[in-house]
Amino acid sequence: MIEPSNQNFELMAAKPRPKSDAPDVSDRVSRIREGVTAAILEHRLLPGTKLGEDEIGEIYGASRTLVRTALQQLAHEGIVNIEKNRGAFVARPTPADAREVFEARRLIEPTIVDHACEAVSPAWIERLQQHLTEEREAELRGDARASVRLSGDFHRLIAEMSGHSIYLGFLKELIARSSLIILLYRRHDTPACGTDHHAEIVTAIRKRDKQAARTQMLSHLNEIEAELFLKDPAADELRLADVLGV
Amino acid sequence: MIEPSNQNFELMAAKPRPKSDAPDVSDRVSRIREGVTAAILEHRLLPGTKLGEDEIGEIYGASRTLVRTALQQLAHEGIVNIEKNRGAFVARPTPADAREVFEARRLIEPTIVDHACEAVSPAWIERLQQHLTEEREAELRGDARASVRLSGDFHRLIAEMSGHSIYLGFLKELIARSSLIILLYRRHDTPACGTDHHAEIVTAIRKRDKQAARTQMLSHLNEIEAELFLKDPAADELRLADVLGV
DNA sequence: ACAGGCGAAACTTTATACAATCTTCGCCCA
DNA sequence: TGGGCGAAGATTGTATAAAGTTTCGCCTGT
Repeated sequence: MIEPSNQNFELMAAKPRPKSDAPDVSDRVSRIREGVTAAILEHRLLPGTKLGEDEIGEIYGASRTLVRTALQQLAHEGIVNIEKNRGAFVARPTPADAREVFEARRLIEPTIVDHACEAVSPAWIERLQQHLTEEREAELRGDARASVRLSGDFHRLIAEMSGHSIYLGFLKELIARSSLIILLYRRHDTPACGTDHHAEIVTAIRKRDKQAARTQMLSHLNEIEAELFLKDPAADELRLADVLGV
Repeated sequence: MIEPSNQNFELMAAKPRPKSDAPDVSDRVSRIREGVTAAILEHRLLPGTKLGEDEIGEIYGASRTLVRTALQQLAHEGIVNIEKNRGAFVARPTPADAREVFEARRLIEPTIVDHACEAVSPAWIERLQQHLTEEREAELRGDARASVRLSGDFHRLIAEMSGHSIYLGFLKELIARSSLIILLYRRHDTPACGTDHHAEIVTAIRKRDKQAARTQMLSHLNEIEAELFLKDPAADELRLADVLGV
């Protein structure tokens, strides 16, 4: 069983040194990556925004070498597009991309929450409850940015709980893209993720009720996607709208 | 419907320039990455092998900047580990990693082949048949390296056929890791992927028989994993065996 | 007035130089 | 003889400079 506090995935001490995939928080590249990621996920950086290397480097007091490394990682995660000889831009997912992302989430997340039911422990429950509280607080004080970030963090937390590092990696990518998609295509100003659903999922996990957990997760994802307006673009018509929208 | 020959994912011409994720074959970084990837997937580079930056750079006639970029991409794909201040090494997946990889494949690939059944077209069928022929030829002439690569390519081909770019990206990663896992943990010298299974899967796809395709794919994956010897390591005991085995 | 082309500026890409860190090997001492 | 300390060598991490590409403004010619 994996506890929430300590670094996971050290189970078999096979590596004498910390695994490269682990978040080296003190790493300067990671600081840049996480800073930019947060800005994108909290919708402070809008899709299409150019991310100049000099600009970012100056902000973080780093050379372009490090900025470039961070941007390449973000490109691999799918939330930044790097166009040759033109630079990096915040990604602008198409409706087709959006449907793919949510299809993948509907496939993976029920399985993840299934694993989470098996990994449940008092420490994890407390961690989840604490998270729900944070979400409610952000909602109450109308902090939209924090709300967006926290609703993504909820899903990531469950993936961490599952102890399945590959699913976790995949889901991180899907969540980041989802955040952009929601920003671009949501119909109303409804909160990105209803906290109520999250609470119900936690309840199911606590009961170790896999079936309920899967069902709740699935309907939660369906609801999020249902709030989107993913029109099939009449080719260049949408393109025009996009460009003008920026 | 997507045809095999042309570059996929250009469906909505949304981007004036080629998508960054597309394989820029002429790109020098990509050449390095694909060269190293091929060497790893064909088992010419063994797990644990150090990948010195100067060494690779000299081979490809490139500066360390480019080599470093390529290695970072490979690290993100999970087939290379980068240890701080020590360099890059061919990854050495643990049995736990192996189980995760195959679990993920069992989750994703049935869905992928499902999509493939919908995307089927004469051109794709021909492409698949041609691939099966290549696999048989490599098998006949005992070209183990080509066999390993081609059996991975088969699964990737189906993912491309599905037209689902996210699943394709995930699967690429899983296939690359699988190749390392098979190298490390297979019991006998059985071929990595029975061509017979592949042929059966193609047949199911051609008939657009989703149920059969899913079942065939699942049992195929199960069979591959069954040929592995994924013992839970008594911690350092396995580590020792590994080290001596190299 | 407008289309086309030339040219400078800004940026990305690549290469190289410098700094920091780790590894190795020899030496010294217990 | 075994272990620990330390300096030399090698390798990676970071910054900066050189090279190439794109973009945009301006100018000229029709």
